[in-house]
Amino acid sequence: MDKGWGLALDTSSSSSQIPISHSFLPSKHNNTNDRMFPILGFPVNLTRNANAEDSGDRKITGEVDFFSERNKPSPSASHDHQHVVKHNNIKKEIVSTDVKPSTSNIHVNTGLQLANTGSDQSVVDDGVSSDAKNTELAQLQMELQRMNSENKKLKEMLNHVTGNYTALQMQLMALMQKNHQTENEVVNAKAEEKNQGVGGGIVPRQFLEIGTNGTAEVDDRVSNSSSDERTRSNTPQNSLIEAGNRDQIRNNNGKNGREDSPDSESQGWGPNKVQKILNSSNVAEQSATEATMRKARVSVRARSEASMISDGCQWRKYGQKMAKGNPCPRAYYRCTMAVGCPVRKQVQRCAEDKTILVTTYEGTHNHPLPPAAMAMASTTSAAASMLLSGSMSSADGIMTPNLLARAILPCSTSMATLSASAPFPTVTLDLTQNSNPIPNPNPLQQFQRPHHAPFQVPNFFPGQPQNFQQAAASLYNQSKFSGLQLSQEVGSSHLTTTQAPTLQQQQQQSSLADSVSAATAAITADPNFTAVLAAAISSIIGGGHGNNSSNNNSRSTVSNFSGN
DNA sequence: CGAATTTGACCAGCGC
DNA sequence: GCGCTGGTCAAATTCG
Repeated sequence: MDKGWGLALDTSSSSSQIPISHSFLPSKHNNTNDRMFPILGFPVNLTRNANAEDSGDRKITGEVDFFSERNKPSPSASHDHQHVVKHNNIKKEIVSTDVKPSTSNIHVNTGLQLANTGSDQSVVDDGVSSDAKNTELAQLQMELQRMNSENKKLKEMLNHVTGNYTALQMQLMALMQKNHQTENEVVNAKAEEKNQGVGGGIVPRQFLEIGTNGTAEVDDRVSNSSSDERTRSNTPQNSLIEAGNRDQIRNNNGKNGREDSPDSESQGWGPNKVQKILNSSNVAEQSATEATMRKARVSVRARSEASMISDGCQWRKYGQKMAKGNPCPRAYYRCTMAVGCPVRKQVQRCAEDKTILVTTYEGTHNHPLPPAAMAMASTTSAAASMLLSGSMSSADGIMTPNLLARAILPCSTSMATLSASAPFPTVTLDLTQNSNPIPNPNPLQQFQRPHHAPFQVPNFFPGQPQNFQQAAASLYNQSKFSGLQLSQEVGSSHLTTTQAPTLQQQQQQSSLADSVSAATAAITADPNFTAVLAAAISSIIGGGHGNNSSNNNSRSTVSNFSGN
C-alpha cells in the first residue's frame, strides 16, 4: 500500500527535524544518528524544542559544532569547564552551560556558547587584541543570528508552501473528478434532448460521431452510451453487438453465467458495468467518457530490470498473455487504488531490447492520487489529453511527433511518438533514448534535482540508466517513486550532484513539487495543450461545465487519429 | 487465512 | 466459417 510513498513529505513534525534546503547543508554532517542537523552549516541539536525562540533559551551543550575556522578559539584557553570536541580535524572548545556569561564568554542566540577566550581572554597568542577579536566575534554572532532567523523563516515558508501545494493538488484532483461527473451529466442531458428529436430513443451512431471520419475506436466507445440507450429502450441483442460492448454482452449473454466477483463488479470495466449503466444514464455517459479517455493510450518505455515499474498507484495483475512477435509475456494490470477505477496498464518487455520495459497506460483515474503517483498520472493524462485534443488536428491528422516530444519531454529530441496505425491512439514516451547533451535552456533546468544512489527509496531497483535530461524530471522524480532507476551517470552528467545522503530529506521535500512542476512545465510547453489545459482549468473555476472541451475535442478529433 | 498472482479458458474482432 | 490474436475472467495456486 505504501509503495512509492516513501518520499512523502512530512511537515507535521513537531520536533525540529525540519527538512532544510540542501543548499545549506554541508556534506559532512550527514549522520542523523548523532542527532546533529546542520542549519546554515551549523550543526544544531535536532531535539531542541522547535518552539524555542532564537534567543539563548536553546542552549546547547556539547552538541555544538564550531562554525568556522576563523572562530577557532585560542588554544591556550582554559579547559576547566569546557567540552572539547573535534570536528574536521579542528579542535574546538565549547563552554559548558555552567560557565558564567561574561563579555568574553559570548552567548550566541542560536544557543551556541563560544569559548572564545573564556576567562583567558588575556591570552592572545596571535597578537590581535581581545577587543578586536571580541568585535569580530560579535559581528559573527550577529551574522549567525541573522542567518539563523532567516533560515528559520525560510524553513517555515518552505513547509507552508509545500503543504499548500499538496493540499491544492489534492483539491484540484477532486475538482477535476467532480467536474468530470458534472460534465457527463450535461453531455447526457444534451444527448437525451437530441435523442428525443431523433425519435425512438435510438441514437444514430452518427450522432455520437462528431468526427467526420467516423470509424474511430473512440467513437465506438462513445457509442456505448447510445448502445446502452438502445438497450434500455429496445434491448435488441444485436444492438449491443458492436465494438466495446463485449463485456456487457458477456454479462448479459454470457453462456457461463459467471458470477461476477465483487472485484470485477467493482471495476468500471467489469461485466456488471452494464447493469449500472442500465440503472443510470449518467453513469453510462461517464463510462462512455471514461471509455473515450481509456482508448487513448500512453506508452512509457523505460529501461528497468524489474517486472513492473511502480508508479505510485496500486495495481493488481489480472492476466498475462503471450503476444505475437514478442517472446516476453504481456501482463495486464488494473488500478486498485479505488473501487471502479478504470485505469489499466499493460507491461511488456521490448522484443528488441529486453531491458526496456514498455508500460502502456489506459484510462483516467477516478480518484485522488497520492503524490507519488501524481507525476506519472499527470504526465500520461496530459499526453492522452493532447492525443485526444486539438493537438491532433493538424493538417495531416496526426500531430507532429516532436511536438508532443517537446511538450512532454522538452529536452528530448524525439522521445515521444504517436502511433496512428495502432488500434488505439497511442503516444509513446521513450525514456530509453539518449538525448542530446546540449545544455537545455529549458526552464525545467531549475527543476533539476540532485540524483543519488537509491538510498532508502522504496521499490528502487537496479536498472539500466537512461540518459535523459532534466526535462524528464517529471518522470525522473516519479521514477524515484516508481523504481525506475536513473543512472548515476545521468545524475552526475546532467543533474546537479552532491554526495551527501542527508540531502534525502531535502529531496523528499522538493521532489513532489519538482515532479509536478516539471511535468507541468514540460507539458505546458505545448501551446495546444496549454489551450486545452486553460479550458479545463477555466471550466473547473467556472463551475464545472467547460471541461468537455477536452472531451469534445476528443470526440471530434480523435477520429482523425484513429485511421482505421 | 486473506490477498495477490498464475494460468487456462472464454470471448470478440479481424482477416482470409 | 475458421483460425489467430488481444483482452478478460475466475478458479487454482502461491505468498505473506
